[in-house]
Amino acid sequence: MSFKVQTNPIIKSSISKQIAEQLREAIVNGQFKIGDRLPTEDELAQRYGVSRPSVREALKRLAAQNLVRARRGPTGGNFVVQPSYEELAGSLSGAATLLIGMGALDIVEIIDARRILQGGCLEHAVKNATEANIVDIKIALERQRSPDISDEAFCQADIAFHRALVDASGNGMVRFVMYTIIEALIPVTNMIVTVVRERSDIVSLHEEMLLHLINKDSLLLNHSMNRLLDYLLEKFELASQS
Amino acid sequence: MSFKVQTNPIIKSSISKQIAEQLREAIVNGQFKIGDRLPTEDELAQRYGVSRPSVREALKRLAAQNLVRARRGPTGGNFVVQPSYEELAGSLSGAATLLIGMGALDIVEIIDARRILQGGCLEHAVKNATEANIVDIKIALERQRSPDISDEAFCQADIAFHRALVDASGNGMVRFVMYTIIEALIPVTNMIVTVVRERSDIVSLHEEMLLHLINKDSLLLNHSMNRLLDYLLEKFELASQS
DNA sequence: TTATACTATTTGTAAGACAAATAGATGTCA
DNA sequence: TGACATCTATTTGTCTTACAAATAGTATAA
Repeated sequence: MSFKVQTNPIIKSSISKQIAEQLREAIVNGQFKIGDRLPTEDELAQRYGVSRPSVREALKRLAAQNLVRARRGPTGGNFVVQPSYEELAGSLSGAATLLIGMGALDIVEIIDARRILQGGCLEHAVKNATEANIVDIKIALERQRSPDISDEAFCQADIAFHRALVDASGNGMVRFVMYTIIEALIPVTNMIVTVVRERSDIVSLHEEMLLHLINKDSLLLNHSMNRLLDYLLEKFELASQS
Repeated sequence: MSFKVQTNPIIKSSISKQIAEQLREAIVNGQFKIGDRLPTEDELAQRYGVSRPSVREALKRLAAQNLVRARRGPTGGNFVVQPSYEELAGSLSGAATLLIGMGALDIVEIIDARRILQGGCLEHAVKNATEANIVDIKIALERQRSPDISDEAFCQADIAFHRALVDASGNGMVRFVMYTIIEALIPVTNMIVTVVRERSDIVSLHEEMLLHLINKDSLLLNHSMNRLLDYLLEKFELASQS
């Protein structure tokens, strides 16, 4: 049953989708570089022979992927933006939270994933950590230690700590991927901090980890991290029962 | 000049973005379940007190994230779709290729990332691989072995092989993350297959890996995988010089 | 010189109309 | 009666036109 040959496979795709695809290609191929301004919406509409709303729908698609950003005014327009690790990881974790919300993934699985994947990451962090990385980690830890910061600030510092730790691995793709997992675990930390109201255990484990990193002992570092994950898991299950 | 005391601080975000966010929330929170039909565009426009184009721009944003899909006709509408690992990983590897194209990431780094992260993954695959997983791997391998398939088909089978391998880990989040890396490496395999025109080395290494998986020897499995990555790296650098 | 107001440009939003697709109802013919 | 074609209603897709909002540059006035 292979009539699949189909001379024209898919022309059914909507105009806005096609235009979005073409613009995306143009951006990826370097026809438009980062920071460049795309032609005005009117001009694009004219060039592609479609209406402005269609162009706008296409641009919204790209905006949803953090590929372009619009500014109004005479010097305004739609600009190609540099997608940062943070934003991309953010959209990744958005997808992850979606999977969680739909029951395709659960928190326990994510904690487990971190356990599974962190080994090599921490090993490399021990090998490649620069002074700057260590400083970043210390700063985040210092902020977590100060007793008078808000819950939100504490959680932000927590994220910063873990990000700095994977930054130390020195590999951009590892950062990208681990950021995603870190993002996906934010709700857990939030819940623990606001519901269980316990900070000191987390901080002391973090201190331990920093120490092991400085001593370049990846085994103990990994072990401390696993204890942190054990702790998170335990408290999370406790908190989600109530 | 501040009569603009502004009771409501920041509404600067565009309407379509806000609506997209609200709809997304509603979907994630389960107000709309998978397969559900959203209200018609007219109805949404009315409900939010905005125009239909604005609603449409919002829907396009969600469509770009593979969250909704539209169908025309009496039974048509905008439907919530189940985002699959493949699609999500695909859109994210799109992001990764973007980072590559912009020089923020390079192929070598991605190969390295795979090396770094695979250890725990393969260990778990050895532990948790089911019969079904093994069968999937065998099927993909068999397709790669047949000498008369096209280059594209070979590459597809290659992807299937590696996906099946990480599927064996049994952890959804690990799958999700590793899919992204696998996707990001597709251009490498493509280049090697079409430019270097060499298949047998890849196939024999895959066979080796399958054997180690069946024997539950994660050390050798990891070793074979590393040799495959060495091979990819070598050939890739060769091919990209020319 | 400084500050104000104006103007031109570009995106943001709105409203209305028609085209296209499509499922279900209706009608026609054997 | 049953099968097939046609009509119709509904919903998204696209176009057109218009105006609102933001904003950089310019001109103007004190």
